[in-house]
Amino acid sequence: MALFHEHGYADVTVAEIADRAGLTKRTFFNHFTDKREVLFADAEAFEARIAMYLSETDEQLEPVDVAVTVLTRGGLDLAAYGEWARARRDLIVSATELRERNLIKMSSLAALLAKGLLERDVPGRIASFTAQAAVAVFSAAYDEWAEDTSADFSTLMQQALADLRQAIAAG
Amino acid sequence: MALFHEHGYADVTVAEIADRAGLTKRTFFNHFTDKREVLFADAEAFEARIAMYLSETDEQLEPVDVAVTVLTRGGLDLAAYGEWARARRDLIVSATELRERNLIKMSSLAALLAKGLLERDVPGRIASFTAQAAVAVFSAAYDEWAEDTSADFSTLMQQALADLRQAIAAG
DNA sequence: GTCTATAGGGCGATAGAC
DNA sequence: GTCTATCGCCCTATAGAC
Repeated sequence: MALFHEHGYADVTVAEIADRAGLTKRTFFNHFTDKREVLFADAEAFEARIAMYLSETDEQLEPVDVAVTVLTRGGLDLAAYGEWARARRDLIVSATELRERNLIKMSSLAALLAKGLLERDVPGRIASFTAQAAVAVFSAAYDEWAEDTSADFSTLMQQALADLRQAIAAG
Repeated sequence: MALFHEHGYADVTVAEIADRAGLTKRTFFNHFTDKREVLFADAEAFEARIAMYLSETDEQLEPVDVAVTVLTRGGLDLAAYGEWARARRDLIVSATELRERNLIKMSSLAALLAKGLLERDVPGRIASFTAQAAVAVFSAAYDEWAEDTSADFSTLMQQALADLRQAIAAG
């Protein structure tokens, strides 16, 4: 993060990152498939927590509410990292390669949620749309939180969901 | 497309593509910033057409209907390429790098739609959600069309929109 | 068109942990 | 003795500078 902040993502080589960590380039690629992946190292742990929240969430809830509740809890976890999470986000926005990688991580997150909803007998098509909508709400809320890290993430999620509903309400 | 189909995306080098086209590697990179971009060469023209449809669409329509109408027209254009469009889609799904690139193109498409809605005085947040929702509907419809290229794209769009609405309807 | 840097990976050697 | 992490060396392909 220090290197990227100082020189910009593109102008830092993998060799430099490895050096700073007291390791070699070869070892870097043992841990990360990609240069980009170093910024998404904890994505796996995040998804694991989401899967856990998914299994813990009330059986009776509507599909959207399940997805939104789960992502709200996940977002609160991230928000706990405070300034670090914010800095990481700014970095991702600054480089197209990283925004691209972030999008596929969000898509994988949506797939995970959709799978969870499927297991609750939500029809496939609905499960997929519900998950995607919840992830869009999550991203919007997270962006807002990044602008003002003192905001309550839970509130941002509910407002974003209300806005999404308004956006696609039938005329 | 022939090369990719035969050996798979990863096992075709830029030099081979250039060779097949009777050009050099250097020339390839004059036309495409990236190896992936060769499969999205017409994305710019597609966005230009979308922008045109956007300006042609009825002023009175609800924001969602504007976005969906515009993407329906765009989808019909793509569907006209028939088997080629289908083959391209299968290829994109087969390689993570390409799915990633496709996601950022969809995100750019959503940004374009959101901008068009903004100009119609739709509030920013709503414009963004509307655009993202319409693009999600488009992607779902396009996936379905790829499964059965004889289906009517317009109908698929309307069904997908109905499903999305059902997915996030308030309990 | 040429020349060069960097990403990324294959393979095998080595060193420490249990 | 096995398991795991690091490393060294070498190579190819992408991408960009001049």
